[in-house]
Amino acid sequence: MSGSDIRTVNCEKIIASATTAFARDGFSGARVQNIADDCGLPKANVLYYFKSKKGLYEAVLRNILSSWNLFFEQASVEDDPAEVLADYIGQKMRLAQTQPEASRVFAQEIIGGAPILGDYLKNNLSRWFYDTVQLLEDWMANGKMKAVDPKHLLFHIWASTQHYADFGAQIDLLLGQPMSDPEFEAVTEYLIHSILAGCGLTAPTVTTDKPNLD
Amino acid sequence: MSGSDIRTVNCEKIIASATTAFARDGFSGARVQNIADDCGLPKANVLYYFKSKKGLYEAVLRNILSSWNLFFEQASVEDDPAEVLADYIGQKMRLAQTQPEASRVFAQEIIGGAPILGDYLKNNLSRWFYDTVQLLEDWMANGKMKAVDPKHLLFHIWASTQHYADFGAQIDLLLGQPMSDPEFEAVTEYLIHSILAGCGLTAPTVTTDKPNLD
DNA sequence: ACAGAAGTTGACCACCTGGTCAATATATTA
DNA sequence: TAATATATTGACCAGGTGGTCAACTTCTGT
Repeated sequence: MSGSDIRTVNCEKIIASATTAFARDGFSGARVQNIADDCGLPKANVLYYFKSKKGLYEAVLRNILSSWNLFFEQASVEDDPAEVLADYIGQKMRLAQTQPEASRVFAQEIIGGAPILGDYLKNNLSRWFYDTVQLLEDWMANGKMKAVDPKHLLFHIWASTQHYADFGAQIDLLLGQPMSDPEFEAVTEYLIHSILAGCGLTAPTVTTDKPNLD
Repeated sequence: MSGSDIRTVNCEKIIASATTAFARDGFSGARVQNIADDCGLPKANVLYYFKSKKGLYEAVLRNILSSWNLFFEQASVEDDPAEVLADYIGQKMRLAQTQPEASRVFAQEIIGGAPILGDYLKNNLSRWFYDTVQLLEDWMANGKMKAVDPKHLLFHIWASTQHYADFGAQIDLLLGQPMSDPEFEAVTEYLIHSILAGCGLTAPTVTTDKPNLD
């Protein structure tokens, strides 16, 4: 095993444990010792790879953002807004289901005023946001969808999908049990239908996750 | 000033400062000294009224819940679902606008797994939740609205309204400025139209906040 | 096999935090 | 006014936390 491999492996283990800890306990509540124990390393070893707790936290955030590819990117005015929006909602719901911890870390960072992600929001996300707003406005100008405020349409999508990650504890308690995969799919369908109806769009018929299986 | 008054006044000052602190820094991140400074009291005095930091935190949560009257309560099958739902969405949006800090404290508690509010969710909120679900199902059975999953309709409303409190930092950054009152009203109208459209309902015409002004 | 780089680890510490306490002051009641 | 309850406050402390360090081991390239 090469020296750079062992670094990679350890860093990944640490970041995984740290993500869980930060999601559950927040930045201040999380304990470096706890994270170290969770991946079977001495605390000093964790601090060896990440210079400080804050450094580890920033690494966790970077890791989260890199896994959240900004979809929607390749869409153009020619495309069908119903399909693109439905696809986007589906992808966000899948993220909420498969990476709820990442979403929770992100949520707490924003609730706390985005002290570290502020720059990212201003630079990267903002660009994507206004590109997408422009695309939506073009669609509306072309009569392809009802004219609503595109910015708040995006907020609407973010809110209603991320809720299933961030407020999972509340949802599980009220439903009496964790949501099953079929229930997740049903909710996704509901959100797609509902949000698209709000834009005067009809949801495209359901397509399987694996598109071309010949 | 009576002895019980001075207690009331001080407790209110402390809870106000504590709400701000917990919303911004979370439970672990908030500092008792900080809260004390913020309301011009010595730290020992804060701990005199609230036995511990956790006790203060619980008081803040109780205060928040008591200010969140559970609306929807008085509605019956006879009522118009469009009006009741529109009203509820409007009330939730007003809460997000006027008490964002309360919403943020609540959100962090849920994200952290609701270690303290778990009981409240199971008892009080759960009852309200299932009563409301029943009401929605009755409306659907009577053909007064489209049949969708009532539980997730409620989640949808909670998510899309609370988002404007919890993620205010992100929204302000992306919009370039804090949302104005008219913009808040416009968003409320959009959400009402969109969510109601998802239930096959038409949003009632806007009524002023002060209904009967003769 | 050797040298240097990279990784491992227990011991240690300075600092901060929640919480206590005793002394004192102020308000309330009889 | 006397007596009792309530409130104020500075000083203090025990415990926990992030972070350092030096000694040691393992890995890697030559």
